[in-house]
Amino acid sequence: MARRAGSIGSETARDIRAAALRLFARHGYAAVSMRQIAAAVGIRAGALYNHFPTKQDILRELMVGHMEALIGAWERESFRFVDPVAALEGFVRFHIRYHLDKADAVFLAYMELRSLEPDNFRAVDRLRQYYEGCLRKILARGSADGAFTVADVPVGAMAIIAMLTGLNCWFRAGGRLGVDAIAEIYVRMALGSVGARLAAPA
Amino acid sequence: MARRAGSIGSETARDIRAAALRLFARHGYAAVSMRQIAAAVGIRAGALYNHFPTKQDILRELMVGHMEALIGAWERESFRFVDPVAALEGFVRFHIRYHLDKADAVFLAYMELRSLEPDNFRAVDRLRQYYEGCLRKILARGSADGAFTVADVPVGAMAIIAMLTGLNCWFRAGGRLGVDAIAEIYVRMALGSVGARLAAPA
Amino acid sequence: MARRAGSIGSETARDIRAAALRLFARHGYAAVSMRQIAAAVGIRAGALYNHFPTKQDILRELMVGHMEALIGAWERESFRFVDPVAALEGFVRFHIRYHLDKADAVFLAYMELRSLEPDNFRAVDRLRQYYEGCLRKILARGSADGAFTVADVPVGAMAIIAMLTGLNCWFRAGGRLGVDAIAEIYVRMALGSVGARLAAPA
Amino acid sequence: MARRAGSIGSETARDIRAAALRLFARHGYAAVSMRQIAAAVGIRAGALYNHFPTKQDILRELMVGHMEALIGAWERESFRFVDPVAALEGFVRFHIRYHLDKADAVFLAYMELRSLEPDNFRAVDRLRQYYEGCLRKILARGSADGAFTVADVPVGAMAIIAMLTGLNCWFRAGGRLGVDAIAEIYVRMALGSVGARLAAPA
DNA sequence: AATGAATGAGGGTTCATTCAT
DNA sequence: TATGAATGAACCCTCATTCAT
Repeated sequence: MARRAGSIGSETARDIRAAALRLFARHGYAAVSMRQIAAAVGIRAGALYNHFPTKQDILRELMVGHMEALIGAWERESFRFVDPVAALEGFVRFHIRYHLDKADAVFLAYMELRSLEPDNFRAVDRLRQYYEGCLRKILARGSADGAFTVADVPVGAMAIIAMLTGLNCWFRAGGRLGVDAIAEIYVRMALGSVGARLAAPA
Repeated sequence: MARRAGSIGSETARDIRAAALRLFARHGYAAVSMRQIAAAVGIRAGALYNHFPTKQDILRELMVGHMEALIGAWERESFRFVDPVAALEGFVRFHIRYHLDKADAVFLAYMELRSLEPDNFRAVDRLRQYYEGCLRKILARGSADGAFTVADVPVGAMAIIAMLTGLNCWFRAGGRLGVDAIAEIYVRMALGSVGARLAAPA
Repeated sequence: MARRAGSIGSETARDIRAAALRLFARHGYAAVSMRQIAAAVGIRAGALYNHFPTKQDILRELMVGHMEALIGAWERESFRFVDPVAALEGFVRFHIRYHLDKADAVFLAYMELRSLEPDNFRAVDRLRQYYEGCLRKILARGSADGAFTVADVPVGAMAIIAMLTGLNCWFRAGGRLGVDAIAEIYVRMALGSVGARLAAPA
Repeated sequence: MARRAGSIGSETARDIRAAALRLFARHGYAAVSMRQIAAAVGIRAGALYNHFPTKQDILRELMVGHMEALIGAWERESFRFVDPVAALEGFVRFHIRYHLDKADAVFLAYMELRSLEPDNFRAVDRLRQYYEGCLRKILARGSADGAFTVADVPVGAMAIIAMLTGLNCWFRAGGRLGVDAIAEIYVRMALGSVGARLAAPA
């Protein structure tokens, strides 16, 4: 009936985020109830509202948080790549690694855009476009210096991102191929799709 | 209070399918109520049950119907392609054209697998795998005769299908590029991704 | 689980109105739950929504309906009174009789104005002002022809209406005095309060 | 997280009383939450329970406190009136002045009797009857010495009190008439209602 | 084949209250 | 004395579904 000994708000909030992420990714935002989230955390539904004002706010926080983390992570990596071919290779490996690592968040970010209320949608969409812009910049640079043959940079970027992200739909850890092997395959396919190929290791 | 003048059962069922498809695709299965579907058709919720035993049955029928139609359509086309390169090109053009044509059904088929009850999921999944098998066969043939350089046929097939299907997420008729122009771009990218390229038109 | 044999919508709606009126009047709008109303009618809470879109709509309908009925009833009576003294006497008797007859609706109309959402409040308030206007007209006429001594017609009308309506707070049928006896007392007090008195019966 | 700098228990309790009074009067007891009260005071809901054991206790304290203060104030005035006409005039002026001064408490005392639990109701009701008895005594005295013509003293007392208290429903400071002007009107009406009139000022 | 009235479960959210801190 | 995290009950309302009509 009251605070349980040892309960700490920030930890509960973290647990709620984690439980909601997992459940939303598996069953979809609309199909998950606040009671289910609470049960996964080990509290009652009402207590969720000490940490998040509404269910929609949980979703927003998860999606915005994911996109910001994704962009931040890429920006910490991208500075290393000058050569467009290396940059595309780096982007593919980064994207696959990150997306398999945070499979639930990625899945959510692609599947539940429609569950966001207009304002939240705009915020997330802006971030998503920014991330896609990172790939477009690489393609544009490679296109300009002749490394890539890209008929259309925006279309090419969407095609490659879709190809990579599709991984999340079927990849399961412990399957026939490991992450590295799969990343290798995708690097070759992505480079091939823009008319380039991996530089032979020196 | 009874049958509406001029109503014919099969027409109502068709209207229900169409309305449900549209609504499920836009808002998600879980987020659409039987009342919404009924309202879109112009009847009351109770009348839906004269045509479909449950909401889940509407979903199943839509998804199975879509996959069967998709496979049927491809099989009517595929016999024409002997050469793997031509076959891949044909597959890409077919998939894009079909998917943009039936955008809602495609979207549903990819998004709502998780909303299917186990039996229905298995039925739809079997069909989906069959369709993916069609592309795998092309890649395998091209790989065998040296036309393609594919590190892993199943992975390659998934990558290409994801790339193509991703189109549905962002393509809007009337945009900067038409369907044919986009298909052209994707043909080149898909071929490139497996180390091939369009044969110069004779 | 479905419609019960013999259930008729209009009858259920009437029962809901009656039950809600009784409960709102006794416990207050905010303190009455939809489940309580449903239980009083003998149905489940969800079924209420086949008849009224929201709880607020029940309240609005009760209050608007009451005010319209009240005004309608007075207008069917008032034409009979030419003489202001007789009109005031008629008004007092009418108001008391009507208010004791429909004690719950009257109580609601005076107590739950604050529970109405803005639009609904305006609608009810307009009707209430119209009714008060009926008494103001009587006072004004009597004031003009010297029958009454009224320092301020609007204030006088409010004072008399409050006096009469206050009856509802304490009058209980079967008490020491019957309705007619009480009406007689109030007629004298109301007339006295505007400096008039009952004409001696001829 | 603990006592706020400079906070003094009795001040907080007073603030709570004031905030609850205001909110209860405006929205009704049932429609006001402990969180709203706490927010109005600038503390959290839990802290209210350091000052009042339950929400009901706040209401009881407000209502009992108001009735006791009202009775105390009248008793400090009433001794001055020997003559019944002057006493009734004094009562009217006192009641109006006091009620407009403490409009929220008065409103609460008349509106929320039904929100009191049985024991608390009895306590408040006893006080209310005592206060009404003060007016009854005046009417009885005036009736006995021929100053008033009252058909029924208890009914007359209720009628006059309702008339006066009704003021609270519509009077707004700053309106067309000031408190004194209105009190003047009500004095005349109240005296008239019992067949008396203001003595001409000597 | 359609309606309209019902159910029982459950939705998101708020409530008064408790209690470790 | 105040906070913030929790409870369990209840809130209004919507759900898929049923069935008399």
